[in-house]
Amino acid sequence: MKSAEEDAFSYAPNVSMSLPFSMGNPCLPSQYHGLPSSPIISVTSCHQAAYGMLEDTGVSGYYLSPGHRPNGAPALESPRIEITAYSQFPEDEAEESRAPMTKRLNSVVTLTLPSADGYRDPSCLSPASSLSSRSCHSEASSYESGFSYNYDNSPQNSPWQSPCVSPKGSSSLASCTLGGGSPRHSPSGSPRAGSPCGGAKRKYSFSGGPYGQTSRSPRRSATPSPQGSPLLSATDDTWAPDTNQYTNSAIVAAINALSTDGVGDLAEGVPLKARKTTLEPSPGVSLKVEPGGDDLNLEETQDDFHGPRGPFKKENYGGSFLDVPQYPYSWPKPKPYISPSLPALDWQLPSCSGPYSLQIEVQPKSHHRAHYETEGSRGAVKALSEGHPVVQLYGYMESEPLTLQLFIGTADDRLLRPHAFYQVHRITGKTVSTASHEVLQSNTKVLEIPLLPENNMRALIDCAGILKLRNSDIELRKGETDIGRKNTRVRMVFRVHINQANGRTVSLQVASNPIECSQRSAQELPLIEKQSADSYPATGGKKMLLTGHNFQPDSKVVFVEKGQDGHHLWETEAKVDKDSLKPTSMVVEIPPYRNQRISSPVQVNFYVCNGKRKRSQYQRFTYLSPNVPIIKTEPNDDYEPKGVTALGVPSAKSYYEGLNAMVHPDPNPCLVGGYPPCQQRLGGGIPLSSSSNPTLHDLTPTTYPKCLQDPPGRAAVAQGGSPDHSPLALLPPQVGSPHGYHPPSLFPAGSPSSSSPSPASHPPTPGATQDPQFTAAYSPPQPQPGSNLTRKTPPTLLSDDSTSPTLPITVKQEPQDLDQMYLDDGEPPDPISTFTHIQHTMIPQITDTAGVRVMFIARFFVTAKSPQKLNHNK
DNA sequence: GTGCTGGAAGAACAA
DNA sequence: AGTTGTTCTTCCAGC
Repeated sequence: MKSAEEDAFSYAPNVSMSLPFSMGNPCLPSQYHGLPSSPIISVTSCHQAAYGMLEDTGVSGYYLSPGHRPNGAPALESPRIEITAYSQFPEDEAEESRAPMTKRLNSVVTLTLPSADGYRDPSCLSPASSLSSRSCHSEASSYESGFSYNYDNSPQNSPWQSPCVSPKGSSSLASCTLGGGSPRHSPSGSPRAGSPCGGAKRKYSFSGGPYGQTSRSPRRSATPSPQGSPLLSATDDTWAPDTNQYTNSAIVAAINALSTDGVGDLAEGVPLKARKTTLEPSPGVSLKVEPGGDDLNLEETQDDFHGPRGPFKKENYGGSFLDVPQYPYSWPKPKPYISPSLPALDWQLPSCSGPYSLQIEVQPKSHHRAHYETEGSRGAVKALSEGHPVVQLYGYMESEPLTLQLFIGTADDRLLRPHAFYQVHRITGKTVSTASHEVLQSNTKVLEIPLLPENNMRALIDCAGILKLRNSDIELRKGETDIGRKNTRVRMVFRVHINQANGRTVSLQVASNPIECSQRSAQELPLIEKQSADSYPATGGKKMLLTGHNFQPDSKVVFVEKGQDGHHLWETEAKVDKDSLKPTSMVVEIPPYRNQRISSPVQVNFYVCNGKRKRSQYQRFTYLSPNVPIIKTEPNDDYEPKGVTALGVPSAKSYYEGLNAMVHPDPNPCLVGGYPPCQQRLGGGIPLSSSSNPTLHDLTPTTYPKCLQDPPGRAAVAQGGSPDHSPLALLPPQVGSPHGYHPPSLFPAGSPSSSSPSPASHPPTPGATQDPQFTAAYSPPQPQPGSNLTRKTPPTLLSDDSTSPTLPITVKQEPQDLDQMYLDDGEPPDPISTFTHIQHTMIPQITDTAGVRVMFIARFFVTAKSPQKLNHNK
């Protein structure tokens, strides 16, 4: 077997792959959403043109618009790897979507099925809400601002949501309600109580779906379905609006939900029992229908409430900076608006654009024990030191309040996307000063928090907890490719959508540092929060300070270099200064690199190990060539917001961050457009780029706004970009993805760790997406049509040290991806067997130990995804 | 009584 | 197939 370490690395390769679009230019057009443009068109064009291939690659999910999801599943879901390509034409099904809500619902219900999707979202939502959530429901209903509703469509309100939500919601509902075996059925689902499902040892009772929960867990029983219903209702509501106005996106979504989730599909992917459940009279349905508070909310939402994005009533907020909005915070009604398609939650968005920059001023703690539906809330996520995370939007000078969205995203090496096993959980109470409310977007619970000018567009996130959904529930969902076991890291993802005068909407996103949500991990696994150095000459010898948690006297620091094929190229233990070792800090001596003659930066990883299965996540480290100027060798600078650092946020880039960086290497995409880098403009307060995923999605197909050349002028920002900046242009489409699919891998392929984002690679790449060189380097070997899967590494990449800064075509291997999830343990899941999808393997053809060159061949496998999840279905 | 926590038992998995 | 160590979920208890 592989050693734990090996396993851990194994996924590295995946990383690259997973990141379809490398780019990440923050300034990419995609952030701009032309409201006017028809969503459908935009979306379609975007996806097809730019992202069409993604599906094939399995990555597709990430970029697919909800409507395009192959599965019909909400875009969110798909982020994972899905091989199936669906040729759906929204238009075709548009009519269906138009069907009256009721009808749709019915349909959905009828379809029942088992949409895999259903499992996730619905369950998530409902469950979450249901339980802990009471929060969701109760809150929603109880708290003015708290109720969950779907946005109508005012752009500001969260137009996109409706589309996404509705569809999903519907589907989800269906699934949930129907039976889906929604995760939430927790009660039933719980192994103990449930009946066996799908051969899994655990029993999953789908009956009742989420709602069924009511009965199951004692605790829950206490707080029965009603809560669950809310969510559903919310969903319904969502639909309602759509019904009236079918936005393109909504339609698409609906279509997806209906068509995709259609019985046929579902049936296949879902365990019989699950299906059966669906069929059973679902409480869920009733719930939906229930007029309960939820419904009311829904109605209100539609009729009375305005999306959060709508102008807030300042009066309500008195606040001073960070002051908590006055309680009852009223959410303005949404303006009637046809939602343009806003970016799906799995879309990668920049953290800054033009004058705007969304930053996490105070990062959340690295550990937060999530609560199950069967448990009570475990409180809001706290900050590293004290208090809670703080998010601020810079560059926004308008007087109109905005809405900050928060959802729980993944923290693996792949593109940021909603986490299938975790949902944000709204926290209310005396200790919560920030108003918030929940909405469902594509089956993902999204917390909306007001961003008020009075508070300098700064928000204290003390209202967000994290709900854990049962792995079995989620994994049973059709289309779900991720496994929950050991997939316990998440990131808080914040988004803000800024309407421009020209009708476009600028969407920004920033993700927090990874948060370990399991009980055990938080207690035992070592965690590196900061490292005093990100790079150093190959000679090593320098002392590096590591700060974090759970460092023990016997802790070891291991540096590892892995090839793209996952093999260990080099591994060595660094010397730890035992005398200075503390639970939260330690000093290690950077070991000399195996090859002192490297000509280009070499990306490696290191981790702290407290024993078998107790390893920290990988941290990136770059060995520099003595001959190479240390320019930009340090990735951190590139993607780590100075501001953050200043704030006390750990400067060390975590492995994840690195990943992000990879995705979004260029912090200053704007430069291309003549815009000063956001950082510069901001004065270094830029959020971790890592968080922000670079991949931008331009909803407006034809126009690609780019970074405005104008200085921070907002107007400029709003303006469309030059064609040149079209996403394609900006992104290295070719890189690996023939079809417009942009692999995230901007990193040096060579680096063993290429799989993991390598700082080294980043440094050079920053901003680079647009960088001609970059582009050139990546210009892909032309993809062969049809062979999406086959990506070839650009020649350039091939040459030079594996670590060559330029390139990496990283292909992700599924298994490896999984590994990422397990960074802590270092034990990779069993990938292959378990997962399916497309495997992309980079195989080093030629390796010059001298560190010179490594040729890689990309090998792609498409494995049929087995409907069964390894873990549970076994 | 409601939340929020920490801890831990026992089932489910994995090696 | 049995054993052992992990991880996941659910429960409990205390504040």
